[in-house]
Amino acid sequence: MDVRIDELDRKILRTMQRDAGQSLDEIAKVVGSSKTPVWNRIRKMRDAGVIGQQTVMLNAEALGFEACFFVLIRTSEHEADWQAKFLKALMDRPEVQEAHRLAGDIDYILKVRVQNARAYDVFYQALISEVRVFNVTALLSMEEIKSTVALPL
Amino acid sequence: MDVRIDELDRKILRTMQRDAGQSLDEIAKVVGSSKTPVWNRIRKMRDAGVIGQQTVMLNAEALGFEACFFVLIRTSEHEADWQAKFLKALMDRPEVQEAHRLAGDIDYILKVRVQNARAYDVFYQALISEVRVFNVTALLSMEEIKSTVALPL
DNA sequence: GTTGAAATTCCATCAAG
DNA sequence: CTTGATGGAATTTCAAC
Repeated sequence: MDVRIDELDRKILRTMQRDAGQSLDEIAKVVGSSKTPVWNRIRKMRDAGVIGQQTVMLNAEALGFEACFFVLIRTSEHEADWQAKFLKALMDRPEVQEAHRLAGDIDYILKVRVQNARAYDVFYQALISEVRVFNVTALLSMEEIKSTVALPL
Repeated sequence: MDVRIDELDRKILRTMQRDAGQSLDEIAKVVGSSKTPVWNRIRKMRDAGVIGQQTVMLNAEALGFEACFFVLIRTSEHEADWQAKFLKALMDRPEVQEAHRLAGDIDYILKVRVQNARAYDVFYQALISEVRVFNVTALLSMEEIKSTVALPL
């Protein structure tokens, strides 16, 4: 899983991040190389797990997901089985797009994407009925200013 | 930009979210239809902006991006030109992967992906020297529990 | 909506310089 | 590394049902 990534690799990744639908020929042209080495590098990085899933960015609002919450969670319980249960609850819920364990006094942050505020409440009630949490603060997004998965390579 | 999305469209989107690299034939088989109608629907949704950019998920840690911060920002300035300047600063910085304007006492939340804590500090110093902000809290991610762009269709 | 066929392009590989 | 060639797929379009 440990690979050397050189400047050409980085160029390839940058290009693929921008548009993964391009043909090999196009990618090769953009990065200033040719098909064969580019293809070999892509395969190597795929095998090494550097390049993962290929996906499409969907327009959340056009599809009826008009509400996005960032949820700050404090808990007093830090035992292993509580954590396992909590993690499972997060993994099982598709409306949780991101979940991070934090350093500091806030223990977790979630990004939750739902149709509306009501749907968030349903999610919230279900979550706190499943696992004990000490304190929950929900931040409601009014406007998505920027959203990208691209790394600043 | 306003399109009717039926159950078949949703199935197509779900399939493409999971793996955008599949062939049309495969997608058609998975959703229980055939090539032509699936292709027509994909094109329609692309034109309507429902389907956006096609991209790849990269392994951030393997590429040296080991630090991820959620940044909570309070500001006292709400004039139009301050906001324009602030937005531009966010758009111009590739380490800002997400930026949302919030309801409530916290005005903005950012997700910032950088190589390490030092790189975050460079970002932070640059940002506050460009625009005035009243209060900034940085939450450091210790562990990315979940990360997906898939909508729960 | 479906199936099937067409031209074109692309993928993935391999040989050769 | 490069170019060039290849067989097999996939894309995109179209006609016909």
